[in-house]
Amino acid sequence: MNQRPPVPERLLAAAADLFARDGFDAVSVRRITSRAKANLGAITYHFGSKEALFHAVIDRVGAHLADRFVSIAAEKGAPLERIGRIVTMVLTEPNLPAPTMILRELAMDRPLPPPLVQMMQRNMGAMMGLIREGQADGSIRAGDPALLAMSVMAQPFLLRMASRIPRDIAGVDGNDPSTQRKLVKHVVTTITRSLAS
Amino acid sequence: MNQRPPVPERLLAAAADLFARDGFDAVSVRRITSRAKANLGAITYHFGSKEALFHAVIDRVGAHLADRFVSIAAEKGAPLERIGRIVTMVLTEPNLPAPTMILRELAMDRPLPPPLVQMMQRNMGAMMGLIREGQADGSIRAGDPALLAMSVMAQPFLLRMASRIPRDIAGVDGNDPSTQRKLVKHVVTTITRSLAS
DNA sequence: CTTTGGTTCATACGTATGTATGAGTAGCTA
DNA sequence: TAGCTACTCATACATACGTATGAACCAAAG
Repeated sequence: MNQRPPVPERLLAAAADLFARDGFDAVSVRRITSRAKANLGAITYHFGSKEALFHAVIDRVGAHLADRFVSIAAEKGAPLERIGRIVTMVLTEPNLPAPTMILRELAMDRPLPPPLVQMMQRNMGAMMGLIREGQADGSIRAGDPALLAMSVMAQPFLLRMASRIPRDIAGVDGNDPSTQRKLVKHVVTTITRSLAS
Repeated sequence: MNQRPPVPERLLAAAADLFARDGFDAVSVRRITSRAKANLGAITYHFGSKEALFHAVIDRVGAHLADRFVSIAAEKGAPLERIGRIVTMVLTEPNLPAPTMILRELAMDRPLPPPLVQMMQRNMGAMMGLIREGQADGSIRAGDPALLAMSVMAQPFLLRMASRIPRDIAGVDGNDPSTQRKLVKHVVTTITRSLAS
């Protein structure tokens, strides 16, 4: 019959969901093990500590996001077009906790988890590569690729949380599909204009 | 002689500093009262609860940021120029915890504190007003002012935390004054290009 | 069948948490 | 001077926390 996933896998899934939503400090070990239907000691046994589990979660979701960045960057198309596809992916892909977790960790006054730094390195590497390629072919303006890359990512990372902003402030209902398309179009247009030569 | 500030004021200052750095969940009542040199019961007595103190802090820092937005928006100058000044202010003003606190609360899956919503309303109102003014005089391109305003604020809000990103990833040392000028110039240029008609 | 190693379990521990509370203090007013 | 109010204090409370630990279980190997 169908076996349920092993305990470490269930812990990772439960922790990913809870850490993504509420952050490291607000999520307890008991809450994770309860969600995973595992024993209280399972986290310490399999991962060593709550913090180690947190790092394993970031490694998992971070690798997923970085893989998406790198894979879209490797597709065919003009650099600006591929940048648009990455931005669209960040804005529209469901179950993508990494952007929110990055922002939250950046907003905390504590060392960045190493797996998060690794993810950022890959993301920035992919984005900077596209920017350099566009600068080489003349489609993207001159400028520091790292700064341009950070500017590019700022908007989708933050506007991905647009649904959190009351609609009378945001001007859009972030949960409505047609306004999500409008948001995507807006962000892609804005980024393209700021990069174009 | 010089009197020290009253207890509620000391609690607000201590809480503002600690909540700004570490967020609501990671800061304890005992840590705040210790920093404020006040009694453990002082928070409950003066504010009602830890959460009420948190809201008071957001109200305080949020009003400050909104006041800065509104006051720069009311200065003389072209709309794009004043937008540049607001962006520069966000990136360079020391002791400005509101942007980080906004991002952190947006990244949490819980209701936004009411004072934070009020602050965002004022900030967006000021920014959208400038954008509409620019659209009216032809200097800013057509587009939904709310979306344009959110795109404008995404970059400085996020890149204000550039010093948190390891310099081999960010390409700049966010703590170095000359690279801060470079960062400001980059962000203002990027935003201006994405808005210009 | 026995042994072994990995895993799960229930419980315990020391510490930490936010809030509550009665006592004491200080300043003000009639 | 007495009464009152606002404030501060020290302590208590119930609950929660992350981690540790020995016992029990299970599957595989010899």
